[in-house]
Formats: sequence, structure tokens, C-alpha cells
Amino acid sequence: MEKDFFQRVYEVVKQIPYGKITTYGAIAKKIGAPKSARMVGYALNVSGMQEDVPAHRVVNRKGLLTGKHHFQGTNLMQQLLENEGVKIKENTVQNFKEYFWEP
DNA sequence: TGCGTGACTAGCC
DNA sequence: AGGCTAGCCACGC
Repeated sequence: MEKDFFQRVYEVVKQIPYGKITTYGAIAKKIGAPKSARMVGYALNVSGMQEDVPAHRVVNRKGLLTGKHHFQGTNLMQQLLENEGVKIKENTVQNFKEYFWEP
């Protein structure tokens, strides 16, 4: 049975390895909806019930932590990424291209 | 059934 | 080079 759009997003996001990050567009393309990058972020927004979904490892194509505003703390998302060895500066991932992981 | 909204992306000015 | 607008799809009311 085909999983819901959101569930597909969770499946891909959960596959992101430790210390790596990816973009909404990459995920959207992976699930077969390259035009629905916005839906990926939307899905993560309601992923509050999905603890296994490391939404903090998902950023926009510029490496900007666009979704950090949706996290509990003001810098929680950044703290989590730095905890995995990802350097963050001004809400932006440093060496984003190197940390980028394609599903 | 229809309009508005959004954790995006790409293109144009 | 930087900022703004348009297009896109799925969900909620």
C-alpha cells in the first residue's frame, strides 16, 4: 500500500546518517515530487509525533536553517547539528556541500 | 468545492 | 551581486 506523502518524507529523513544533512529538494525528488519541496518542510513541521525523524538534519538548498524557528528553542536545531560535528554560523551550515547527503 | 498557507526553489529585475 | 516575484503541491477550514 502506498504510504502517505508525509510518511515517505519521514522514511527518507530517517535514513540520513549521523553528522550528515540534506535538502528539502533532494528529499522531494527522492519521493517523486521534486516540485513539492515545500511539502517536505510542511511534513516535518507536523513530524512532532515522529521522534525518529531528525528534522534538524534537513535544511534548505543554501544550508540555511530555515526551520530552526519551528523548533522549541531558539538555537536547538543548531545545537543538535553542532553536536553531530556540523559547524553552524548565523543559522547557516558551514561547508554545507561537504555535509550534504543525497538519498 | 474553493481559497489561503507554507521548514522551498528557480528565475527575473 | 542582491532582493523580489512567481510557480509549485498538499493540507486545513
